[in-house]
Amino acid sequence: MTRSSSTARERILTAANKLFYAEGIRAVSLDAIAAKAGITKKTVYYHFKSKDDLIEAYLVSRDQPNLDLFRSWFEEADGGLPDKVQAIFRNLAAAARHPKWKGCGFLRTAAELADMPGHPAMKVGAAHKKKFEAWMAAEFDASGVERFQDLARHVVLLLDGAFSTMLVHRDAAYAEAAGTAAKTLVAVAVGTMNQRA
Amino acid sequence: MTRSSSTARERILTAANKLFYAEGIRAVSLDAIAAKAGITKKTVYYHFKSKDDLIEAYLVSRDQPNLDLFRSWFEEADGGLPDKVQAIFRNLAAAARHPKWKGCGFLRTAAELADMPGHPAMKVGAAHKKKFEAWMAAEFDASGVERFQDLARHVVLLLDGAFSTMLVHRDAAYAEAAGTAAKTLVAVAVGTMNQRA
DNA sequence: TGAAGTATATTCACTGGTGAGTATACTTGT
DNA sequence: ACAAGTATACTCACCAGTGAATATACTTCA
Repeated sequence: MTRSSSTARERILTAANKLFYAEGIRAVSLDAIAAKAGITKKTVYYHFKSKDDLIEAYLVSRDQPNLDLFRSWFEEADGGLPDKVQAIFRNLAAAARHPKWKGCGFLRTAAELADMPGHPAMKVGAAHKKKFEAWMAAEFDASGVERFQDLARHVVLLLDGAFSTMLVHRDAAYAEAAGTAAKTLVAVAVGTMNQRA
Repeated sequence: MTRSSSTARERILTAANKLFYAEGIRAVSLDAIAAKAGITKKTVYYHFKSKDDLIEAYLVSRDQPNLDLFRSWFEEADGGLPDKVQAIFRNLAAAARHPKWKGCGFLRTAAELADMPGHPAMKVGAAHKKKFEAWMAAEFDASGVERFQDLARHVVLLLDGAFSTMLVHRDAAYAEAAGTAAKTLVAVAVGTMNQRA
């Protein structure tokens, strides 16, 4: 594996990331990706066996970075558990205000490939979302929340709801609202309910 | 407007509905829609000025029926406000168990057209979601809920979260979980909180 | 050490097929 | 006869994927 080989692969993946995220999976051709990467389409086919394969690699490449981002938002927040959960949504709202923000790449890919439930990219997307849910559950468990799994799922639902509604309305206020709902649910679960939510 | 004309238009719309919903917007060609409708593509172009126009008409045709369905799920449910809200989610979970279920057509279209925020279909989708939210808010207001608009938004977030997560995981349990979260939030807002959620 | 062989990486030019959209002509009811 | 509606047959652009050839670098053994 020479250095120039891995560089080309990375350039393809970088181009695929930008284009797939910005314009959608089926809207982007491998010609466009090759052009953006500054190579030929045949080279793309040398490194990836098909477009489907590249779609999968695109999501794989986003898995850990996305998870790390959520984790950092949570960990760097001040306050108790409800506040730290709310911080995830506040940061998401901020991210969504950037003009290039186009929702969650995993969710959008799932929406496009809804007719191919067995597609490898769908499995990567599902696994990614499960990891987020498992991480949330672990945090709640560590904080002694009784029904930590139920609570984690509720947070996940609000988060993906925020992604979806913000894509439809282009309004970050939905993520803020999801944050207050999540905060309320966490507070109820923790047993420190107060109506300030 | 002769009868045969409106019949052809309806057949096109029916075909577009099925194909766009089943396979996605960009994945379906007007050739495929014309074939399914049993007419030629030129006839499609006689009734709709472009594919974008047909996409818009597709969503317009789903607007009222979808709203009516949610409304009926809510109205036909027994129990108090929290239970009636939960009933929406229970019914959604049931619908999602059908093999041909592919999520929310509005959300999936928004995901596909995320790079075209000004697309007419996006406006139809946004208006549809706003109508749902407004209806929920009106119901909560009528029941004397104090922060009825916040609560409606929270329910919307959970509903769209349920749509999204079920598309990713193909698991109706997410809608059930969203239902219990919604029930909890409604119960908190109504002030009749009990921890059985 | 250096020539011959092999694996890796890349290009150009192409194919078979499909996409949105159209020019033109036919049909049918009034 | 004429206007609305439909069909045939087409254009031009694009798309996923490929064939053949080439360049580069890494062995291997005389």
